[in-house]
Amino acid sequence: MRSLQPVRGTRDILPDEMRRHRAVINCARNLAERYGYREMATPIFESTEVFQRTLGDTSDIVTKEMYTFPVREEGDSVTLRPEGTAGVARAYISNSLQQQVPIKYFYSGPMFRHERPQKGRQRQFHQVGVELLGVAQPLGDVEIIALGDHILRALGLGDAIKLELNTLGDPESRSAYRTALVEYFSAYEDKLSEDSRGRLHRNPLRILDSKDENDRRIVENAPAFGDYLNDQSRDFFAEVCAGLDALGLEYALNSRLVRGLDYYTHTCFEFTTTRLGAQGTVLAGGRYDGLMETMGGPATPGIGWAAGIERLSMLLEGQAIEGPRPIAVVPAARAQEAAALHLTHDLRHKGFAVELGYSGNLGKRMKRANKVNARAALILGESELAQGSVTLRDLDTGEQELVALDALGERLAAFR
RNA sequence: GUGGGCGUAGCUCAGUUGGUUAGAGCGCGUGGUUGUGGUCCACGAGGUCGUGGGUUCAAGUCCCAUCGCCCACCCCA
Repeated sequence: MRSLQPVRGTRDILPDEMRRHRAVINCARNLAERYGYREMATPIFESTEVFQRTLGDTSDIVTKEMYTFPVREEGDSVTLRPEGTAGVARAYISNSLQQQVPIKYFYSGPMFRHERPQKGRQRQFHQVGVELLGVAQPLGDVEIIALGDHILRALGLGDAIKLELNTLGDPESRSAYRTALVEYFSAYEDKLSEDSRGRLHRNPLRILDSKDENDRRIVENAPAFGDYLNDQSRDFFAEVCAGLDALGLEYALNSRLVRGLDYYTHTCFEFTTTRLGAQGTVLAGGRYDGLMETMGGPATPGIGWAAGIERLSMLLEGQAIEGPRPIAVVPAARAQEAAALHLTHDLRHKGFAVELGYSGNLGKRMKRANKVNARAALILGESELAQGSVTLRDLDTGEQELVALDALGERLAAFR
């Protein structure tokens, strides 16, 4: 029986949910395209090194969350992608795309992380994402963030979400700050929570965001990132902020906003909501100027974000997303079934969504028409067909009329 | 990986201090209507009470184990 359950952390997406899912994807794809981001796709699994090298050996994803499998060729190992950027970066290098910079890509698809499932978190989940490669200017950051904001607003989530912004500086600033943090926190090592003691050498920036009450007291007097940013990093961030201001995009600076993946530099941001419990991040990303070199490719700046389709889809619950309303073709009796089949086929080829029941008398078929939310029913009876006509019934108003078959396409235009 | 909560019909749930054939609403099916849906009425199908063991004359109810789901931590979309 256990095998008849989906594997833990995975689930089926049935049509009602799939409709919301698709609304999210379509909205993101259409707007991304408007901003010049072209859709592409990478494989859902890659050589394990692709993720190991890019995400950082200490990141949670690499140390405990990857679905990794050995493959036949000795020593080879592949991993189901836990996120999208590494694959895009690999594709950039594999295809020698440095010639075509700046590159603007949109993608969507499943991602896999072996985590304990909870609200808004599955082991297979889906993301839409964009990447902008080869643009070192803050204008790129501004555009990327503006696109994310545009999509969330277009989905009707404008007042459900807020934007948080931070800078991680360039590698020089970041490592100077990191050193200062380690030095500061080391003095309190035995007072820190167990979690934070672990973070001290793995990712000290994380301690800043600890939820432990005692940690927070220690954090209060910790060195501030602002004091360790070099001029270049400070100027860069100021320009990003100025760009967002110019567009009227509201944001909250959050110096504790840290990314888990090693490849981020400079700008990082999250759009969050309070409506999803503990998993409030709905769209997040940042700049990753060092990533390409880390992977052994040509130095190329990059910035991008990814959004969780399930999380966005959950926020859309309650918003009715209507599917197309079909026209139901209803033969009155067996004798009219052949004519009904023929008419159905003809109307489908003319571009109408048409439902033809597979069995049942007229009453059954009308019930069925109602159930599939049909806009209208075309009733084919002996008397109608004798006149080369059908009965057209408007299922919202209940009004019906006789329509000649050769005028049907035109008459039906209103019901499309 | 750690902590907590919950498993009764397709769904949401009720089920008294353990006590006869385990219930409701919604949904589904059939009929009322052999050429007319939605509303209404009647009838009906559907449950190894998550699973296994134990206590007891008797277990949906108590005990143990196990599996699953949910929520939170960690971390993230």
